[in-house]
Amino acid sequence: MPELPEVETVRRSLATQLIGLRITGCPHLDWPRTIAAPAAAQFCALLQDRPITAVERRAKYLILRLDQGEALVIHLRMTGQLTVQPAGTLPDSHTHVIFDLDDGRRLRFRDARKFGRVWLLDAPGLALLHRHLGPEPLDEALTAAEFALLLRRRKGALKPILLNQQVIAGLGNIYVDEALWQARLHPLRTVPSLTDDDVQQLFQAIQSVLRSAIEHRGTTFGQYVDGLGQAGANQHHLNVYGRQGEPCSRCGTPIEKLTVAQRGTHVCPHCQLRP
DNA sequence: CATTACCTGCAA
DNA sequence: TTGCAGGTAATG
Repeated sequence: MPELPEVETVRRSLATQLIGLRITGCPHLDWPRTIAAPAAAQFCALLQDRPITAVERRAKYLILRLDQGEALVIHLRMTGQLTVQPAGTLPDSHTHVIFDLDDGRRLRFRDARKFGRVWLLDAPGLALLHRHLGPEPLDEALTAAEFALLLRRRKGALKPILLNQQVIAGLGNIYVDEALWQARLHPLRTVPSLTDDDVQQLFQAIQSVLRSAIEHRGTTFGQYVDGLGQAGANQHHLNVYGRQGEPCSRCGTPIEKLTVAQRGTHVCPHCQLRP
């Protein structure tokens, strides 16, 4: 489901298509709840003839920069798809929003489970969004020492902490499991039980797992596609997620599935010792 | 920290 | 037919 690598892949594929175009309207909007702000009627009026000046990502949010400091912000949540479509594309089964573009094509938001959200934010709204999120794990400015400091402020189990977007932004269920396997840490290990080396290994694992997933253009395990409708390939490079019963690629022990933080959680019981 | 609500498709 | 999939906000 869309986590940082998937959203980054969508960002890259959309940036080449959208920058320099204008939004000329939104001819289709069912399920008004999809529009988180402002009210749906106002939302469409405000988007008339607005230029797309940049396509950015913050955590799992896509940010289409417009003019006047404003931006169209999209969160795909579980099953959202944001794709560029040829001229004349009609709404299909799960299309909730369509934006007309001034070259005749359309930007389409589909979302089977309707968890996804779209905002039109002004500069203060964008600032608020950034303030509610922890640092970007692949930001060059984030050092291992800073990661250690922010992690050490927490006392609980690793998995819920790493899923908390206010601690570090962009990880979801798949990449937390993958990073913990790579660092040989059990998801129930608590922060105070970690050595400095454990924390260092975890930081490196998070970065390498995310970088590798971006190189493979994201994990398609159901709905996820990039901005051109293409599936990713990272599902062929996972070590634990969805591999319960299969042998650990490091030691051959069957991968186990358990529940941690109300989420399906995948571990190698040999490499990741339960605390 | 944990739990529940939000939703639908699909596997068991 | 039930329950699971999981990102996030709201609630305990």
